[in-house]
Order: sequence, then C-alpha cells, then structure tokens
Amino acid sequence: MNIDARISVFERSSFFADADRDTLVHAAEMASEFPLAKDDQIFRQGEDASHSYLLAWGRVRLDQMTNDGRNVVIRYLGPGDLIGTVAVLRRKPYPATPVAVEDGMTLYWGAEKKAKLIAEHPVLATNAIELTGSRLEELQERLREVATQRVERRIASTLLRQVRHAGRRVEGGVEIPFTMTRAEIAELTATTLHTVSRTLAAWEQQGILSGKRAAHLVITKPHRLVEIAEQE
Amino acid sequence: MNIDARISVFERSSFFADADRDTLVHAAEMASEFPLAKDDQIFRQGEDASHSYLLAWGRVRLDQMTNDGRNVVIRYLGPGDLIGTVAVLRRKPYPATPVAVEDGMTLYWGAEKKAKLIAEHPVLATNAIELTGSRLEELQERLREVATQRVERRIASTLLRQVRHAGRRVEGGVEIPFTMTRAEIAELTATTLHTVSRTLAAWEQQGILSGKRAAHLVITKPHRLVEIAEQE
DNA sequence: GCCTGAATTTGCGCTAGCGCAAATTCACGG
DNA sequence: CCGTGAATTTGCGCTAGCGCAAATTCAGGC
Repeated sequence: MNIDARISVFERSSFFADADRDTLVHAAEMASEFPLAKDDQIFRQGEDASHSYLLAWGRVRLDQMTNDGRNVVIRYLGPGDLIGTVAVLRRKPYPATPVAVEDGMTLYWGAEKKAKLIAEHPVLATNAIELTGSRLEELQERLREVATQRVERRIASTLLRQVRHAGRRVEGGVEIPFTMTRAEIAELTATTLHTVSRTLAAWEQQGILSGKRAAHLVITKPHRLVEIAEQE
Repeated sequence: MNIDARISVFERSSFFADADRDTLVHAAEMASEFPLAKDDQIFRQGEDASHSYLLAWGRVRLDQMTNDGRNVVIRYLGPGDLIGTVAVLRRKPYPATPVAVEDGMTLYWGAEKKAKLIAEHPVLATNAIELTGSRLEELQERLREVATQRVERRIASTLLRQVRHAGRRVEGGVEIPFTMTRAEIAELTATTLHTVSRTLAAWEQQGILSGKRAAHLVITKPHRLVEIAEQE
C-alpha cells in the first residue's frame, strides 16, 4: 500500500476523524503493514503491548480467555477499528486476543511511535478517548443485558448490534457480512451453542432470518428481531 | 476549598498523574465546587453532558437504568475518580446516573473548559485514555464473570474488587468503607438480593466476613474469599 | 464424488437460582 | 423509648436454560 492508499484507509477510521492532512501523512509514513489470513492471531492475550494496529480490511474477533480455559468474545472489529491501542498507551499487557475471521490487512505502529503520534496530534487523543468511550458504553449495555434479560432477547440484541456495526443491505434483508459460528454467537451472548442453535432454528422457522452454516446470516425481518429485543 | 486544597485533591487523582504544577493550578482555577449529600444525584442518565466532575471526597454509585425500570450498578467511585468526563468529551448524553452513597465533595468544570484543559495539557489526554481503558478492562472482566461463573463466585469477585479499589485495613480484616445494601450488591453482581442475602449469611456463618445492615462489610478471611472466587 | 471431521441440531433430565411471599429485624425520627 | 417502614432473612415451588449425549448435516480436501 502506498501512502495515498493508507491515507484513504485512515479517512474511513474514526480514529483519524477531523485530522488534518499533515497528521494523516505523518501517520501513514510511520506505519507498517501486516496482512492477515483467516484464523491468524494478531497478538496473544497477556503479551506485552508492543504494537498498535489499525484494521484496514477484514474482520477480527476479539477473544478473552478465562484462566480456566473458557472463552468469551468481547466484540467483532471491522475496517477502521483500532486494535491493541489502549494497551499500548497504558503500557499494560494486551487484555485479549484478536483473531482474523477472514483474510485482511492491518497497518501498525510501534508503541513509542504511536504514543508520539498521539502526543503530537491532539486530535488523535480526543478520538482515542471517543473510541474507548464508545466501547465502554457498548460494554455497559451488554453487561446490563446479560444481567437483566433472558437469553432469547440477548441473542436478538446481539445480532442487531452486529447489523448496526457492520450490516449490509442485500436483496431480501440485511446481512451480517462475516461468518459467526453458533459457538461464537454463544460466547458473544453469554449462553451455550445449544441454546443459540435452538433459538436461531425457531427464528428461521418464522422467517425472521436465514443463513445456514458458514453462510452469512441474513435478517429478513429486522423489525421482528427488534420487537423480540425490546419485549418486556 | 482554596487552590492549594484543590491541588492536593488533584494530586491523589490518577487523572492528574504526571501533570506539572502549571496544569494543576490551571485546572484548580477553572474548577467550581459542588457538595454532595447522601442520595444526591450529580446528574441524571440521558441528560446532555454539560459538566465533568472530579470526586474529591465521598463515595458515589454509578447506576444505569433499563428502559423497563430495572437498575444495574455499573461501579462505585471513590476520591480521585472522574465522573461524566467521557460523556463530555464525546458530546453525548450521560450514560448513567451517579448517586452519592455518603456525603462528599466534587470539583467540576464546564464542558468547553474541560475540553480546552485537556487540549492544552496533553498529559491529561493520556491520563484520560488510561482511565477509560482501565474501566474498559474492568468491565470486560465483569462481563466474562457474569457470562461464565456461578453466582457465589461472582459475589466473591465483586467484594474482592471493592476491597482492591477501596479496601481499608481494620482490626480483624479489611473493610469496604461504604455502605452497600444487599440489593446494591445484587445489582452489581447480576443476581437477586435474595441470593446475595443467603450467600452472605453463609459466609458470615463460616466467619469469612461480618457486617450486618448498614454497617460496613469487614472481610475477616480474605484468603477464603479468594479461594471461592478462583475455584473451578 | 467420496471421506472425514467439524458444526449443528435435537432430545432429555437436572438444578441453580429466580420469583413470590411471609416473617423478622433494625434504624431512625419523633 | 416507641412506632414505623425499610432492609433483610428465610422458606418453597418452579422453570429457563445448561450439561450431556447422540444423531445428523455440511464443507472442504483429496
């Protein structure tokens, strides 16, 4: 990727929102590239945070492992999302492991370079706070859901959240443009793959959505899902 | 509070970590004071974020209300913690309601002043990211707990977290230096006050902790609690 | 096109812990 | 010191949804 290509990636990232051209050029020049193949781990939870990544294309699942081996999906990341940046700025180990769910491309910076970049371009600091803040809010929402709502409702909310973040209009509905296994949906919703399977099967019966196996989920009747997510 | 008193409050806040004296003075001069009586709400969830607060003394519980009226406790805040700052920087409505659980004192800034302060003193931006990041991590941890652990274990983890944040050594153990009702512990742990009551009663039986009613909880055998929090 | 292993579906029993309700105990204002 | 209401305790039945296990269906490599 040449400088211009990088800059056009940056322009789609909220981390670079309102940044002037100098900032973009500066950031582009300092970045390196790291391609992702499906199932690649960008880094591993617990490692010292040495690099900060920006996802240029592709999808990444952010996993957090319990010390007893269970896994929780923190969130899915898409183009323009930052990966590992908070850990770098905090000089703490990475709290989770990002795994590519499809081929992709990242741009990255070393920890010191990234810190310097942010220090020299205050707008980036503001954006980083904005980004972290919105993730914080999303997590608060999910925590509240898990604490107060039944499984079916949570699954509906989770799917709708994916649609909101990454949904793509297709004939007959909205598509979640990446593969999620039943197990992954379960880890994202704090339930078991069995319950997810049953629930999705029921919804498929009712024509609310479709998408077997590795096929991307297509929500045919989003309004129905919203009803389920909002019902008392 | 005079300028010096304010500064000494700042010095205990990680938001002002590594800030030079100019920054502290500047921030102190721009701040106003707002005292808290028990049960006061500093602002209400959903309001436009107009002010950013720093808790000088006292304890504040951060509540988030579901649209169907249920409540979840996001976290407890102590001296040095920021309140409403992320919302101010994001120019979004406050996502939760902070309620004083005891008398206290806050210093606050208007939204524009706060933004200006941070823009002019980059170290504050870094600190804000650090702060937001650590809250993010804590929430990730809690989400994982709620998703994967039994109630008893979650209650143990929750109490230990309070101890870590605010614990105070007293004769015979560690004290959580503010009042939490069973209902509040329940809302913090994603369970019901009944289960909390039963669990704490059992622990009191075993001499792990003590503290009836409005009395502060005293953990007499923290190691036992750690065992419970870590058991498979 | 066949084979193999992984993903998914489905059945079934079980229990953690919720919901409801009643009894009890405190804290506190007067 | 007493009365009152809120917080807490405790009992009991019920069910959402987990855990285990077996059957089935696909996807992809060869």
